[in-house]
Amino acid sequence: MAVTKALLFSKSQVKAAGFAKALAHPARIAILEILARRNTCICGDITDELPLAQSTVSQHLKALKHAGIIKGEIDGVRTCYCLNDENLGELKSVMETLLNKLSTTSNNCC
Amino acid sequence: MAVTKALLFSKSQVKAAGFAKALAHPARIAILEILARRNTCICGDITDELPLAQSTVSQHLKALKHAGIIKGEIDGVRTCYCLNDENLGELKSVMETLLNKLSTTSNNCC
DNA sequence: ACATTTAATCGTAAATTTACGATATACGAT
DNA sequence: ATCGTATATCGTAAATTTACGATTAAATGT
Repeated sequence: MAVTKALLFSKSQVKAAGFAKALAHPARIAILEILARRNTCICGDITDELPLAQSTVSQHLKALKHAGIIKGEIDGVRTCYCLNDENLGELKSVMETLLNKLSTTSNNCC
Repeated sequence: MAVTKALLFSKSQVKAAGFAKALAHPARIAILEILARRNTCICGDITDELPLAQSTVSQHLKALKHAGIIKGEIDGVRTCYCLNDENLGELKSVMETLLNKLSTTSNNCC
């Protein structure tokens, strides 16, 4: 049913999965890399660099914004997007916590 | 169309997105945490710990296996699952590379 | 041989994701 | 006031994901 029984998992599990979901598309990875590379960050420029329609890019931007990884600010006709440094720290720590949890144990049962 | 134009993105972008996708569900995060916590790792035990049907857990296990994050080995009637240490290193480095890329720049344009 | 157990797969349904074009909105320029 | 530009949203279609029960397959136990 594509229904995620979110209530049945821990907050940290839902949070980690949510962040991962935001990163789970090459276009969104590409967008984040573009934003990291640039000082000026305007949506139009992002669309120009991607092989996707403007409306599709807008959708991906919305997803990243919803996850808190980027922020967008209306600047006249344009919308200025950039990485959300505050939440980026959380993203990093959530992922690092998870990955460390996974690699501290030695798996020799298989 | 839910069609990812994978060819239009770089290998590293597709790889990072693929790993992220594997982590993009609380149940799969939970499974990884269970495997990390345990020495004995049997699918039945995993199903017992999750609020999901056996067939659904099996599906999630398949997704994690396909991404290379875990491996499963048939052991009599059971299947023994555990973390795939080799690929876990790659997962970690791919994610760290991405996250470092994102946090090295200072974003003061918004 | 037959029953039991474990886990994968099948069939199915509903929700979500991805993508696009078309449209709407909002601002700036003329 | 109108035009042009930039971006969000709408409508839509197809693919994918998530979930479950039922079935299958394979190994063990009796």
